[in-house]
Amino acid sequence: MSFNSNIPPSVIKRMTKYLAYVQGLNAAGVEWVSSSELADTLGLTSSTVRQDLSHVDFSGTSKKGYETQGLEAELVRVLGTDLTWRTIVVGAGNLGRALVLHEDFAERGFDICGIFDSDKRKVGTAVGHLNVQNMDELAGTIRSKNVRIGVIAVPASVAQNVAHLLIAAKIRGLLNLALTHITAPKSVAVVDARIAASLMELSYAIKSLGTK
Amino acid sequence: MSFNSNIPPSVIKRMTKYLAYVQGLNAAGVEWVSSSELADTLGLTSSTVRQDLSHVDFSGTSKKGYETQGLEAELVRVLGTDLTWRTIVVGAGNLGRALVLHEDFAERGFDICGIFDSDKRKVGTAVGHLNVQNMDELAGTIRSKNVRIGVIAVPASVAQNVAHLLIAAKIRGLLNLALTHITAPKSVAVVDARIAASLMELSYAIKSLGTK
DNA sequence: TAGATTGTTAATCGATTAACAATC
DNA sequence: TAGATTGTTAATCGATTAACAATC
Repeated sequence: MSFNSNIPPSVIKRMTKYLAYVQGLNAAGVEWVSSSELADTLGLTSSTVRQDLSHVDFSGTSKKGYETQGLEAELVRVLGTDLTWRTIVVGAGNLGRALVLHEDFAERGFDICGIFDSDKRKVGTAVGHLNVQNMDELAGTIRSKNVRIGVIAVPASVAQNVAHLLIAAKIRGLLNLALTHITAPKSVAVVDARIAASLMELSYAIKSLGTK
Repeated sequence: MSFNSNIPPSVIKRMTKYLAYVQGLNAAGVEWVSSSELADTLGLTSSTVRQDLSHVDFSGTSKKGYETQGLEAELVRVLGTDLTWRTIVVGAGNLGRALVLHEDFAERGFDICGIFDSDKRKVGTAVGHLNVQNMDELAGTIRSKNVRIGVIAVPASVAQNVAHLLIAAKIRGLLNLALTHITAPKSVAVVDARIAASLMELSYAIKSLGTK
């Protein structure tokens, strides 16, 4: 079997959860984890867990389950967080600045090395160890620093325009935080993390729970 | 047919996109939109769009498509953003403070009326029009202000504990921003918006695009 | 050994797409 | 009228679950 080529997005989403949980076990010194323990903690079936982990080049052991250190290392490798991903944030509003200041990302290989805004009053102001840069410098920075990920943290009305600029500058992937759909060629990966949309999913879910 | 009872999550996610796009059309004065226009802009098939919209109590018109004002109103109603959802944020770190300061949410009916932190040095400091409150006041505030949504913006290590507190105080739904899985009883809705997990999905997607 | 757990195949379930009659 | 578009049924596709032989 050829491993981890084209794992479905649904499986990749769950792998981020397996990884988070296994990292916790490892930190606590736990050496083994079974598919049923993973399933119970994450609200899945053990079948799904074993099916998912079959995409990965790491085998469990009969009677014991999966060795946590090895599994963590393999999940990290598959997801690519063993690499350094140069990342820039476009939009120095509250959300954009918060991402730059958040430590979680750097710890996982996402090196935020630039923040940009079109507002002249924001350009030059400090955000952590960075200074807000002018949009003119976007393309040059992407090239010179070999930036592969762009985070779109601008209002919905300008999100697609920002995406065009990033794509023209040969970005490889976009994280879209704006409450709008972003179109990109197949060669550029797009992942949505639209918080306002998540809140709407939540309001629907609460309403339908009440109906039952 | 009984409308909008138990619409699948995949459909609800797309509805947030239909809504965002239709709001844009309305703001621009466009009166009609077809399933194929929606499909093309959002990267779907027109079949999916029509199938999705059949869950909603609003009909299109032959030859013309869907009337944008009526569709917007119905999507807003189904998703529940015509209601006011009292919301609190737990965690006054960069991300938590950014959410309080973000205007998008209030515009969509999510009224953030409290922010909490266990760090005594943060308690009392101002975040926009709010002051950071002590965790002691969490349950009381949820009850007195009829808060239904809790946003978890704390480190992964304490996220589940915070969830327990919110659930004990009879919260109805949780938006989880922490990079860990959160367990809740079936009566409490949970939606994940784990940004670090989204970045990992992106790094995997970029890697597999490169492989092709 | 007996029993627990994996890895994998086959069955089920649900979501997406295709097709087309009905409609304006 | 002719043509475009919906709404819905049926077909396809993919993801989840069940089952169980293989393993330690």
